Amino acid sequence: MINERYNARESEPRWQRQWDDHAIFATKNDDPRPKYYVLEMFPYPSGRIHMGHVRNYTMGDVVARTMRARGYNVLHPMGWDAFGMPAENAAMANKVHPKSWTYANIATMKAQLKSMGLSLDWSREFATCDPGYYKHQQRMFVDFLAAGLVERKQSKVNWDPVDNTVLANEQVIDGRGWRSGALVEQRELTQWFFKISKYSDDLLSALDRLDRWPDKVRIMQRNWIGKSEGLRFNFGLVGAPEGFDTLPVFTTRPDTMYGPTFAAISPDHPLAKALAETNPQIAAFNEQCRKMGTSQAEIDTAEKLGFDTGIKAAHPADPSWHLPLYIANFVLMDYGTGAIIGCPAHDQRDLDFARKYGLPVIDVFKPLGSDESVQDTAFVPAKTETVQYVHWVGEPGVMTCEQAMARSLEIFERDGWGQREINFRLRDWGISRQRYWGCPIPVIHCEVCGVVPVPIKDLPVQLPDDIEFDSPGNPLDRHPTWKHVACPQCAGPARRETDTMDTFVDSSWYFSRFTDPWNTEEPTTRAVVDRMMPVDQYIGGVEHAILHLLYSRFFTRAMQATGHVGFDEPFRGMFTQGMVVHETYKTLDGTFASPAEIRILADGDNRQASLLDSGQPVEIGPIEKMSKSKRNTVDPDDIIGSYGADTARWFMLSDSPPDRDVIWSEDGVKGASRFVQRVWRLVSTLAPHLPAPGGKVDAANHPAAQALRVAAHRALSDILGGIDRLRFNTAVAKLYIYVGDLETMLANAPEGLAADPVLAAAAREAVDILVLLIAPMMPHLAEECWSTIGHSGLVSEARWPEIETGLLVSDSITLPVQVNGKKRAEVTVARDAQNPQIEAAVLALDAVKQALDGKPVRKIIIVPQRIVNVVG
RNA sequence: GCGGACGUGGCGGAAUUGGUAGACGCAAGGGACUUAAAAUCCCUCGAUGGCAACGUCGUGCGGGUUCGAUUCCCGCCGUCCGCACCA
Repeated sequence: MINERYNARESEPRWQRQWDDHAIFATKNDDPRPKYYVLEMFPYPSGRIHMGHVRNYTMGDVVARTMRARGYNVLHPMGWDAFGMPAENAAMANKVHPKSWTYANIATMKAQLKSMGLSLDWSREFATCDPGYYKHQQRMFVDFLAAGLVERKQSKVNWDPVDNTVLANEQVIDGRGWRSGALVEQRELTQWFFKISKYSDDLLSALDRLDRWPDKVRIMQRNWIGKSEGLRFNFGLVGAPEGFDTLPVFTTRPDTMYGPTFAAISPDHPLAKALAETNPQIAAFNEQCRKMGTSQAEIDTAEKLGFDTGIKAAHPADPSWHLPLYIANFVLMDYGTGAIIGCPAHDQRDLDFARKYGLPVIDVFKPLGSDESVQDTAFVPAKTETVQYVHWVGEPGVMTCEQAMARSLEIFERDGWGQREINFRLRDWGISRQRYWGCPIPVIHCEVCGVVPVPIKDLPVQLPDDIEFDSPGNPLDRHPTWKHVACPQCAGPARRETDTMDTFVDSSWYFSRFTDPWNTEEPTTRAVVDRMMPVDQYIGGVEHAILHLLYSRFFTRAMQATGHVGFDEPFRGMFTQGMVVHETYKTLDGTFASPAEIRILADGDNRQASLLDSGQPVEIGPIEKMSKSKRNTVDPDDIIGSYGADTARWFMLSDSPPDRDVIWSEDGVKGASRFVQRVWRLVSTLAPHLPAPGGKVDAANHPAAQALRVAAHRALSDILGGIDRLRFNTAVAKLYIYVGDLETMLANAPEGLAADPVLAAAAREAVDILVLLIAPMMPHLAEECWSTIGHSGLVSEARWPEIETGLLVSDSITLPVQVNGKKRAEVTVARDAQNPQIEAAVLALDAVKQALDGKPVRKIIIVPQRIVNVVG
């Protein structure tokens, strides 16, 4: 039979229709089988899907389809993280309404996702900007407020004084507003906060239970929460205004209490503010400090600035020891007490500050065996390193910093001028945003009653559609009528909160909502959410390793506290995938060219690029993350249109480990496409010669058939193992090997099967297994093959066979033999051979004798089933 | 600045987590089939010495632990990600 090439363009939509028609991916909440919840981070509807989405959703789909084939009731939903700034930017730039822009994008992207052949339950789809979704989010805000998990307090924002608007950190470029170019200032606003810090300890300790999370993510979260034990004490103040007799300070390094040469407070410290009222110089200095962005990186890298207040801080251990008190721009009001002791010898920031303002430096401890004093580099050893203490609370001595810190705490507590205190770096979560396209915060401000939550029966507080984007700022705030309402308590005149919620709130509970998105009354249905959650495997980018995951963990606890769910951890398994990167191309005039605009000619190892239309040469630049600005993106539609979804999916799984970046290349896609055809050729060649499905195989006395069965079950075991560990690239490699094995064993003589029923039965089993194994990765091709080899149902609904483990062990094994750690030979022994037998066999080898060169054997190390090392 | 990762042939990577370094794929070179091309198939492919058998070196750099280190420890160098209002 002459085989036609596999035509993905014709086949893929056909199978997608079949899946849709039979609704085979619609999950039933009352299915009695064990559940498995696979979720990929839902996309922001930016316009079109990109290759990062293709990679993310392919990985999730492989897991979903694999678990389905193993008999689980798989939940694999999809939705849209639909609120956010880009919609407002588009509204300003192109005069489109954020709502229509967003929903149009969703329609486009949904069609694109559908063309990928993902096994998604679309019946559960929602967008976070649907009032039917944010209604419940507002309800939970009200519940959290009642439960004491929400509060209002002052916090800082980036303020653009020209546009009169709040800027996001990413809108501040080199300290200036991105549109106006004005110097950005810090401004204090009263804002809403979720009290995530209430859960600091729990969020930290529960990380130990998340054993199916990457270690790096858990470490990052641990550091972010930043639990530290330290000393809290008071400086006595000399020369301070009334009411400021003492200054509370927290330090994590009590062992350096005898090394400070200054004290410093934040420009936002109450004392700094009080001083500013009477001292114009201090007011000006504080003002200058506020001309700085609010991001941590900026604060850390900015030049250290200080202002000597003239006030003296008296050391609690020796009140006659006076330190100058500064106001300093690098001291944060949010952490500890907003005041620090400056110990220049052992903190680089303090040292930079001391050098700049001519303050002394006192060495508290020195490296072992050294008498050198700190010069321009602070001495900051690991806390576990042993050093010699020369100037601290006790006698000079040799110990680790940890030991000295513990001892210092004891002494200071005993002497009664300080207490041990646990502090966390984690700050409360500020959720107020002065923007339109977000979930309205459901409270009403009444002059008489104060802050009143919107009654639950009045939810949702819906965004008005009639808004204007012709000037910067929050359109909700300047809407003529929307914010004016009657107070729910006294019915007097009142106004709505015009701030909306951080979009991280939207994405902090969508996974729970997916379990019953049809419930119009409540955010969740307890019986359902408690059974379908937690998410068994969550997959998304590393960039979300801290914030999104931490907020979701907090929000789930808050939902538990308010009775919306019965568990605290939302994600049992977590996986962070790498980015999709691509070469960049620079034209002669310095602009970037897109991959679609250029042609590459390869001459040996030399690659030359030129523009398609003009023939101008193009410089091939470094490989970078796909981005619009570098123009190195590849449109998934183009790839699916020319090669098919299966090829794109296969390529995304090949080669690179999923947690690392993958380089998109035209050659790589071609290789993937070749494999699609190779599988099709193999299966369609064999199809006419295979016996009917469902027969039994007994190949015990048939070496060729037995070899086939061994290959098939080994493939089943290896590939399943690869997918379970999410090592898709190795699973792909094993599939290449398996296809190669089948080609050698079967494809050369398919006619022979007719005369050999045992071999034919084994071949049927082996080909069935091949098709089942490729199905999670290339589902359309698999369906085409499955029907070609005579199955009536869909492979997407087929169960995987049990692995016959008996086929995986052989009677003899081959061990590498080393002499003094270098491989010199191999030896084949019975699987159950005892050590003396192995030693004898090894010492009899010529290569071993030669390598020993007459030296006596000192010992022989035998690692069972692994290796033999002869030490001479 | 702080925190987290990563670094192996021409390229992406594999190595059962301390046990044969380079599986599998891509690129390249040679050959078969073809009038030709495409497609497909076969062979070679870390460096170096040797006609060969085979030997030596080799996992970013420098040290260390071990019978044995890509894997563990210490110190460098380089690249990438996050830093609380991008999502």
